Amino acid sequence: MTKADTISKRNRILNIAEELFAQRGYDGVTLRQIASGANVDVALASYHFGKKLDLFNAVFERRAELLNASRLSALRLAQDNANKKGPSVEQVIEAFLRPLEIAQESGDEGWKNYLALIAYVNNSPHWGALMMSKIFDELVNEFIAALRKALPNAKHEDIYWCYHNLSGALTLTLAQTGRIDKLSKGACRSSDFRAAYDVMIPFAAAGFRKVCKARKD
Amino acid sequence: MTKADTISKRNRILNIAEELFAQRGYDGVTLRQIASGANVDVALASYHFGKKLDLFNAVFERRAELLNASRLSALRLAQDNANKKGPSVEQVIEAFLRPLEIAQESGDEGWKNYLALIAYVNNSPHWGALMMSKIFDELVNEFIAALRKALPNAKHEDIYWCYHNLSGALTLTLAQTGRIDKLSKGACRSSDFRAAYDVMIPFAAAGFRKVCKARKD
DNA sequence: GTCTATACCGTGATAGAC
DNA sequence: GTCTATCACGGTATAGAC
Repeated sequence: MTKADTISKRNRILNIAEELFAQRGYDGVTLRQIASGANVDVALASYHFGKKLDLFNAVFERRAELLNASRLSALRLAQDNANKKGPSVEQVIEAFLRPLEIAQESGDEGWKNYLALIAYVNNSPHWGALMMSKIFDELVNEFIAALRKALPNAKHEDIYWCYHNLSGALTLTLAQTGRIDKLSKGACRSSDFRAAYDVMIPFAAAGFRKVCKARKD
Repeated sequence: MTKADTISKRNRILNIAEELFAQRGYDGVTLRQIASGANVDVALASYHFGKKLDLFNAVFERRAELLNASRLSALRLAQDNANKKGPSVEQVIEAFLRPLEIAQESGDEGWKNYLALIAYVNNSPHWGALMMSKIFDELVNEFIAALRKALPNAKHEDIYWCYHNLSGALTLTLAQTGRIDKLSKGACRSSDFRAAYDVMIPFAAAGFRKVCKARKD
């Protein structure tokens, strides 16, 4: 057994766990399904990761740093290119969303599964608040600050509610449920993140502007 | 055992199942938890509803008709009060969202749980497309048609993508994850549907207008 | 250190006795 | 309508192979 094989088994577990958890949620997946999907023994997941919940967390955290770094650098780039008033709402939202196209462009299915997993967690009353905050709050607060700067007249809570709307639209996109495909009879495809963001950016930007313009109390 | 007791046990099962499924998802709940929560024997759920999946469907369908009727009548009212150009985007979205405040105003926790269950289903790659379409497509198509009428220059797909954004924002709201509470340090509350819609309606309306104005190909 | 085989024991859904 | 029994499947610990 070479080192390469070892890494590959560990990663195969993470990959298949990512896919299955994204599809069926934490409770909908068994360690045996994961093991069989990765072509390894049932006990190997426990050996590498400990309890089922630890594996779930490992999957959730694996790509988090990379994703956060990618979004943050997009934001920094927009800030560097802006004048001292800072980037526009559109530019901030663009920096928030476009890095997620990595899933589509890299052709790496793993990223798509990971993003669907985020959607599962973010929309879950059970996991949502805690897991999301732990991993994403620092980054999200950066974006909130940038949005506040772009909308200086915004009422304090309105920024959060608007962000919530954006986050919801994004979450449903990442979940890739196929619903829009059915509803639109094929005119739109769940898998087409780029098309989704092409609409979501002007949609959300207009929403932010409308709600946050001159409503300060 | 009187008839009233029977009805009440059946309903207790539905109520607790609704709450637990909404919280933890289909696989995160056992029939034993449901039975113990309803203070009935383990087998009673099977007696009344058949398999676990049948119970899940029964819960999902129980309030659907009432909800659909309530939203449709809100739409019809807006249409009756409008001139022949039909209701505005805001009015259509208002009719889509406001009936959901029933959960808050009636004080009926059951409705809140039911709406959270819809959020779970709508965001799930596994259940999403099929279950949602079966129950809600007819109604949603009415709203899509009204939106298209209010935005006559809209590109065909854009209406669907904009609706998708609205649906996502709504879904995250219904899920009531508590995330916005944490993020805003208490300034916004997940449980406050009215506040959510007060922002969501102008937010989404502005988004629709921006994206769907003069973009027809 | 990496991995497999296996066994444990609790819990699951559900059928059938009452 | 209710209670019990069944039996497959769940997570996980352990022993030892490589």
